[in-house]
Amino acid sequence: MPNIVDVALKANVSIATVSRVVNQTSHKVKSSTREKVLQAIRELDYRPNALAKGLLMKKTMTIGIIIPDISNPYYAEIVRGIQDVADRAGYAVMLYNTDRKREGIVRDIYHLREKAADGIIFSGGIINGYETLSILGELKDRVVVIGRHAVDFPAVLVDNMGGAIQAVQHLLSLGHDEIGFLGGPEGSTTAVDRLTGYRNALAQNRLILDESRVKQGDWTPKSGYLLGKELLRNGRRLTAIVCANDQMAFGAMNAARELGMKIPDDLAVVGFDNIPLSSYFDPPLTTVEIPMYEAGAEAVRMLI
Amino acid sequence: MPNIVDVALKANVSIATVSRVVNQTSHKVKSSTREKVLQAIRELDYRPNALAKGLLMKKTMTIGIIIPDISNPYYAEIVRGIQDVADRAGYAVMLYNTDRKREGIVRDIYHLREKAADGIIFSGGIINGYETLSILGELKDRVVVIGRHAVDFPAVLVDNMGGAIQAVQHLLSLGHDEIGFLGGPEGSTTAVDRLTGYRNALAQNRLILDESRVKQGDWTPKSGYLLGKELLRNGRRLTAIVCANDQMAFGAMNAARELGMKIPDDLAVVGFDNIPLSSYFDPPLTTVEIPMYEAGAEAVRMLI
DNA sequence: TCCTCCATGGTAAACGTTTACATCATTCCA
DNA sequence: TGGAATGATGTAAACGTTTACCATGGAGGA
Repeated sequence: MPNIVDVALKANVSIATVSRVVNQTSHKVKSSTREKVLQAIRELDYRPNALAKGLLMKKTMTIGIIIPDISNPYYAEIVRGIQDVADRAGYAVMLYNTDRKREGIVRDIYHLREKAADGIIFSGGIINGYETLSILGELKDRVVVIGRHAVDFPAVLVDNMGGAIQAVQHLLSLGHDEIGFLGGPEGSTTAVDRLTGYRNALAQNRLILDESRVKQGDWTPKSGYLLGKELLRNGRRLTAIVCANDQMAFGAMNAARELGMKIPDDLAVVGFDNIPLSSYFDPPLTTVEIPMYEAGAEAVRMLI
Repeated sequence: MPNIVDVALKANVSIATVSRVVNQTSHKVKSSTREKVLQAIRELDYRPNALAKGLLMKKTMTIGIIIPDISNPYYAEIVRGIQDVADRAGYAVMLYNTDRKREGIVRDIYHLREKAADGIIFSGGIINGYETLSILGELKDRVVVIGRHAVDFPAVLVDNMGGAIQAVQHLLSLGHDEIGFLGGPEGSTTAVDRLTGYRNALAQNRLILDESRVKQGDWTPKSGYLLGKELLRNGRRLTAIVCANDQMAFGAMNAARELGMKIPDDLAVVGFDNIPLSSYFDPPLTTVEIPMYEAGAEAVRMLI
């Protein structure tokens, strides 16, 4: 791999001059020598080493993304949004999956610090732990979180509560008044906010909240299926379920079908997130759209 | 951010000694001084700078992934497989989306070279262009491709042809003999292989191949929907369709429903890839499983 | 009492950049 | 014609590591 010295030798100039033409600094370079240098660069197919540059400039043009799981379409969408904006701004992106494990999160943050990432975008999982906080605190103004977290980093917020209220209102307007809720795991602020929205919507409409109609899943279709069965089986005549994400909604729909219910005639299901394939289900899933792509994009803009 | 000099000062040793305890080299360090150093490291929360290390050692513990689109579940699955193995081996992962554009691919490869990535995993899109090849050629033994490409890099292959044959055989065994094919875009070797499998299976069973039953989509559900309509509308009485990926299968299923056909009674649909949600469709999509997670994992193993 | 050898730890070069400062030639004006 | 100002280029330090090589001091043998 040729380096700046090779170019300088070939063009008969100093490395400073090479650097100047590569970076088009304000410093003047005579156009004839500029040509010599460019020619040498072309012949050698020279590219500046980003490590050396990053070391010196303390800027690596790299941002890290820490998410629970890229194979979850919800996060894939966020990542795509991040990438598109980052790419256009010349930033590279390092990806980390945590599976929501704290050790993993801490390890990834350290890793990113070693690699001198210019910024970190964090979404999903919980970052309240003391250790996590103290590390992240040190990187204060280089971190953006997506979603509400119990810490005061710059954040891109999404209206989870409003979305849930909207979902319930929609069902009420269709005449449903026996509405169950299939929520997300404990500790997730997203789950909390969506549940709160559900509760508030019921309260606003002076409906009693029956706790046996609320179940706590873990975002997976499987949990949607299992808890869907529980909800539908235990004597209650639910006519509708709000699910805290689309995947659980798909599971719940399967459960309903297995119990012989027709959708949407016997049971209405509303999901959350509008992940890419949801409109291709039969019937198309009614879902609260959360603009994750945009959230990712916005997070990068905040960082830069 | 503390550096090795800060640690050395605090522990009253030289930077060489600090380096030695950090890296546990064969060089002996008295255990009392080792303790002093470790103490200093703890107090300062020191982490070695990976840029400096990478620059010197010519090894960055980083691999790059170049794929068309992370929000496509097929690639998300690959990436997850890559990450899990890479993580365990201490490698970080840089992600690039190309949207199958050649300029993008070239740019990304250069980017990765500048950043001194130790390896590149490439999947999807076309890398036959002269420019692409010459760049990649230089990185020869640091590249692994997933899927068949018209170049001789180390590759992780998947049996696309066999899968398609299997799909057709399955339909034949159910009594279908009017089977359409909804393929992928030109230039994709994956698409070519799957189509070849379809053709071969028909030939093996002495069935004539009617070219009007073969359409070329672009992997998206939307193309599946549009071409599905074409296939089903033009007078032919197809009883089954093999789709070259699951997303197009979902589109085709929607098209069939819109035309009043029941699935699977009036039309059988077989997909390809078994992406995560396919089993939650109604009815569950019959699909050829392609182990993308494993392919990603294997690619990393080959690289290391 | 030396000399040798080993255990331990330090010195400095190298990795590939950017840029402040120095150098040198040329031009321009008094 | 001399000096300053300007334009073009070069020199060297710095970024934070690893490691080959050297220095030191004490133990042990002759």
